Amino acid sequence: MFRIVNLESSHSTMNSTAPHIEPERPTPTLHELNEREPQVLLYIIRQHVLTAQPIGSRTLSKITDLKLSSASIRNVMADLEERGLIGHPHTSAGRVPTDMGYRYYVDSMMQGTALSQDERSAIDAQFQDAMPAGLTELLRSSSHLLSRITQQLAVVAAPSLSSAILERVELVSVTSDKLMVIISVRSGIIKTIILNVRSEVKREQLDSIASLLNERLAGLTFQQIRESFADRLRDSEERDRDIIRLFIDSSDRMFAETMDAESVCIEGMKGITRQPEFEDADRLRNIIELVENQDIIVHVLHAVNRERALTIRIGQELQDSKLADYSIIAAPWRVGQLNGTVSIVGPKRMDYPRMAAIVQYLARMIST
Amino acid sequence: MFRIVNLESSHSTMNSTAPHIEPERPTPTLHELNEREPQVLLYIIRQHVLTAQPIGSRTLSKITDLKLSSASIRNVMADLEERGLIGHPHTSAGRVPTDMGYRYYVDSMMQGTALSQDERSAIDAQFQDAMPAGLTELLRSSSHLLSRITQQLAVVAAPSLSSAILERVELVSVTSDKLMVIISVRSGIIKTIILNVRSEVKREQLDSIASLLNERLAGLTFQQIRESFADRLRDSEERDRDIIRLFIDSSDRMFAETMDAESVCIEGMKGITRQPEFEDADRLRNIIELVENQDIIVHVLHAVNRERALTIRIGQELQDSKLADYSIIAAPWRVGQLNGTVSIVGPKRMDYPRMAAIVQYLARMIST
DNA sequence: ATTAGCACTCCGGGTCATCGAGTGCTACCT
DNA sequence: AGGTAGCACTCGATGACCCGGAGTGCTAAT
Repeated sequence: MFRIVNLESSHSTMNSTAPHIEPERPTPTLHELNEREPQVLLYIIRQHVLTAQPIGSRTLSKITDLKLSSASIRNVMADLEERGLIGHPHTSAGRVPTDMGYRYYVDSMMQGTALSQDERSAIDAQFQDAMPAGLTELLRSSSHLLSRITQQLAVVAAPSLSSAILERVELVSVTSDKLMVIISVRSGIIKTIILNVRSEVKREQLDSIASLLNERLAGLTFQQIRESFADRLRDSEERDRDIIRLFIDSSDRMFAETMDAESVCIEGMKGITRQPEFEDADRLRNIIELVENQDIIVHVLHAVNRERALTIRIGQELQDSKLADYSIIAAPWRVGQLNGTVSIVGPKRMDYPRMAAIVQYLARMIST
Repeated sequence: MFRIVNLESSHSTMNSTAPHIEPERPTPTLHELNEREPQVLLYIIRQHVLTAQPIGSRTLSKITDLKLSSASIRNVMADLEERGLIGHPHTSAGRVPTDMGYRYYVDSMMQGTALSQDERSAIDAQFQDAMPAGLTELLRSSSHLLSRITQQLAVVAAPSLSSAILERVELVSVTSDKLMVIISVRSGIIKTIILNVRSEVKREQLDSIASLLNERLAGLTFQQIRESFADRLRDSEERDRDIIRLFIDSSDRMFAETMDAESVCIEGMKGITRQPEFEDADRLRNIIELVENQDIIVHVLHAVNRERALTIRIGQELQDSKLADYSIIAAPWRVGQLNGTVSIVGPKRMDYPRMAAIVQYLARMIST
């Protein structure tokens, strides 16, 4: 066992069981590394996260309590580099973790971390205030909060409605040629849609259609409704014929997967640009593009979203050249039948344990 | 009279009537300048807008058809500088228009410009497609379009509802504890609000309250309603007492100035950062802040908005240090009782005539 | 009034030397 | 045999320096 000095964050243990078998494999498992290698890797990552700079053997030997000379550390480093866990930007620079290095760290060395009391209570406080408002408000303020405490880009995806369950439909005629459809979902979300009608529909007729819709559709998921909308209303009364037609034509819009407003909300550009990696104008432009052109992130989140658990994707793993320098941490939340994702996007050099804990905790809080 | 060669945009005349009176004034009027000064100023501005670089006397004497040597031009330049219309970044650099220079140009030398046929039809085309959707959609797509064709930041402010006229109110109970208020405004906008109630309200009761509200409030402006809401409902029936109370408490929210969603929509960061002034990382950070922290721009727009006409504000005139390097061009639009603003924000070095024409034209198109 | 000429200023880019941090290797120590 | 000291080497960052070009301001000549 060892302790860490000169590195303030001390939450994290290491499982370093060692007998090393089969030395040649692209992705080394823990067992292929000797006892010292993971330790050095860990120090490199920690220090690099802190300083944003390549770490040399000398500084490492001074900073750690491994009681090793810089020369020995250089040897270990050479091994780590051979395994692809670290690299150097140029010949005479210090070492920097590679994507694989971070991946190894996240998989094998990062134990769950408790949030500091401060952070926990900061989040709790926010939730006290924001609670009264609706879900969408809650999500918006969550992303605000998240970006502020992590200093990363916070991305909160609006709930997907595919497995939402319809509670009730109401129809209201708002003007002579506009009809409002109010769709309420089983855990409190309300969605409204305007339909254009040819001529004003009488209230009695609306009521009868509404009760017909409720009778046939209530309790079904949006997906089911979309698939069988026309079938379920086939035998409607003659006099409502053309209105029913209108509903059938608009059903995809009414029961679409996503909410009407923007389906995602990205915040925190200001904060993230304070990080040292964004001294460079090109990186800034890069971020600007990511934020303005939300599709890139949305697309990735969609892929990540399938695993219904805390997920970390690092650099190239994101499969997108524009995101190659970033990592994302995403966690799912679920309120009733609704589920969405809360996540952060930031430079690969991030404090994974802390960030993961924050994202996770926030996701749990939303799910209440 | 003179013609311009070597400068492609040729739309613009100049009124150069000359007898100069009272030479000492902070803001020189046209008459204080001799015949040649405005010409040179014009060339400097044109060329600077084109190249983004300081303009020297030599290049100017070659480019223009003024038939003047560089030395003569230097003399004119010295005069212009004395008047505060141009300046140099450092001793041996060319000249750059100052805020006052641009102002003078905009006020006295810039004649209204016709849009090129291409641009006009590009805008028209967009409007053909976007029309069917609602007003908010229209605004959103307008800002998209505007940012694309101007390559500046496009800012479209949502309509202010202060002079909106209430058409009708509808009340619907969506769940047992939630009540939806649907407020429709005289020219097609619909706003919805959710109120939390203690226990479900019966439909008959809702209907009677709704008709009471309509009776008392329809036809009034939002402002009037806000001011006298409580008064107008003072003598309501006893059994509705607590619900009316709820309405009175929520009236400010229901009849607020702004729409519920974001009250402004800023787009085009990607485009504007292509401009040469944004090579610099600090300028990029500046833009990021402006976009993320919308208040700055909103605040300025609010001030500009009061003049109900095309308005151009340049640099310091915007009275905000964060905007000191930018100009904004704003034009009001009006649909029925609703009015809002469409505008662009960009570096002071912009093609004012063209930009003004585009903004103006777009505002007119929206007002239909 | 215009212009040619000239001295001067300043920026930007290139070269060069230097410094410091870091590596990789070898030889040496225990 | 693992650890370490030492050393040569590499590379980037920094700063000094120079030089050319673009531009100005002034003066004197046209």
